[in-house]
Amino acid sequence: MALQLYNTFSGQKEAFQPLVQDRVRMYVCGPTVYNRVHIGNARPVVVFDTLYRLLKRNFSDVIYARNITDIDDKIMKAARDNGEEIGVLSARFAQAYFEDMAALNNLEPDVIPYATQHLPEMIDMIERLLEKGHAYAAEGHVLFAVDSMADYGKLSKRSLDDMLAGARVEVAPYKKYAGDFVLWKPSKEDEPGWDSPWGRGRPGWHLECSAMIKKHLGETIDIHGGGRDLTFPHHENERAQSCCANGVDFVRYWMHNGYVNIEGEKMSKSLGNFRMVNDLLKQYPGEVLRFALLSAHYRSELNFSSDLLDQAWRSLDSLYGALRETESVAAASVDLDGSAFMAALEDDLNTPIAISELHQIAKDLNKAEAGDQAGLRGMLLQAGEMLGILQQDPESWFQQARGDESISAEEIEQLIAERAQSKKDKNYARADEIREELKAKGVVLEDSREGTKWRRE
RNA sequence: GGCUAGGUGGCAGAGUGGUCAUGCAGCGGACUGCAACUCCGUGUACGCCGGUUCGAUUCCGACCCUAGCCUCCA
Repeated sequence: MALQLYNTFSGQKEAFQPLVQDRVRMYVCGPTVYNRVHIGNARPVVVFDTLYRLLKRNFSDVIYARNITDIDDKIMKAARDNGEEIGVLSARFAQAYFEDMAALNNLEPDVIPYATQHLPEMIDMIERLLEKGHAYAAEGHVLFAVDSMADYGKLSKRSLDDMLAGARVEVAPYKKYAGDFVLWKPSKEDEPGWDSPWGRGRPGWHLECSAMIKKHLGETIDIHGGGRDLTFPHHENERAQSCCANGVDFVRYWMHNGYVNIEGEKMSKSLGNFRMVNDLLKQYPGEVLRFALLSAHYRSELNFSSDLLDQAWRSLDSLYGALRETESVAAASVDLDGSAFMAALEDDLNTPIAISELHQIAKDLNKAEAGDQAGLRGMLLQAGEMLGILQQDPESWFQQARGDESISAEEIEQLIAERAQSKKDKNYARADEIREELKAKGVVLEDSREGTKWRRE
């Protein structure tokens, strides 16, 4: 089956057809680096990383760009509060972001553009918008005139009238129309700024993505992704800027992931109910976090809880269990084409179905005759790789620390040796005592003909 | 107030006009010195009320509820 993607713009699933055959250009909105990121910020990264893996498999020329917003009022504020240079602060949090995302097994995008490195491109775009009558300068600001664009609001499905009706914000005096948004704003002496035809200032938030997309991916790209909350105003405004400046279609497929919720409420920095990726990583392997994020369809909301993470962990245990049992078997290379697993992924990235197929493969592998193991093992590993999971050595997966480390691997091995001797001596009382002792410390023993294996739980 | 999603078994979470999601947990059994793993079996689930239909969780309408956007936000 060909790849189907849900397009926010049309409101339905569509067969994915890149603008140029075999060539895909994808852009995903990255973080504003003024803080550590929370698990909600990680969701689009994991979702679009999975899509990236799928695209790379199906198309020969794929370029994926994800930006870093390193100039923004929130960054300025954080720097001021810390008494830190803006550039130092943003570089620090950008680095932290890369580390967190790598811990979740995300591949690196092909291009990571920084806003501050694209000022000429942004200024150029503003000039084009002014020339074409889509923008106007007023009191040191440059604003985009939304009523100069016939189908403004089409992406987020709202009309100018609706927006005015619901407007809750005071309208700045220099705006001709309440919905107009800032392309350029003046900077005070002590604020960072760049020289421009409109005086020293800095760009509006939406502009950077438009400018960077044009520079790195072209005027028309195939996929633009991000969280649902970016649909309006961010993506609507990006679209307005790019379409009006370039005069061509901007994005062919708009994709938006649902929120990560806590207790049924959106997790967000402003609500203060977020869970930092960095903190979660102290308690859970990155792979568990990734699996949890993929356990729901990307467009649905995902309720985040310790229960969810425990279930994700156990599910991974069962998949890794099948791999551990067949560790001596060399995985055969198999073709995933036409598999139910691929069909699920190609159906608008239906990862819950894909995961259920993973369980089916693992189940088959557990039951397989020796001759069938290589193929099934290969299938499980390759399918896992598409989702960015199951690539660790199974033995180390089971032996990794879970929460607080209480007993070392050496001590465990020592007790297992003692238990083996006790069993040989038919001293089952001592053998069971050791089992209990280890269990109390979170270590489970599994006997088999080949000897005793252990895992932490 | 305007607009948009959504309400599925203990939990998570797909999907469908008419025998099955799947996983986790639970229960019974096989296996095991005991366990664990694994395997087999096991659940009157689809917000409420009407309508269409031979038949609706799935289609239509009303209602209730929840979340989100309209302001920085993945």
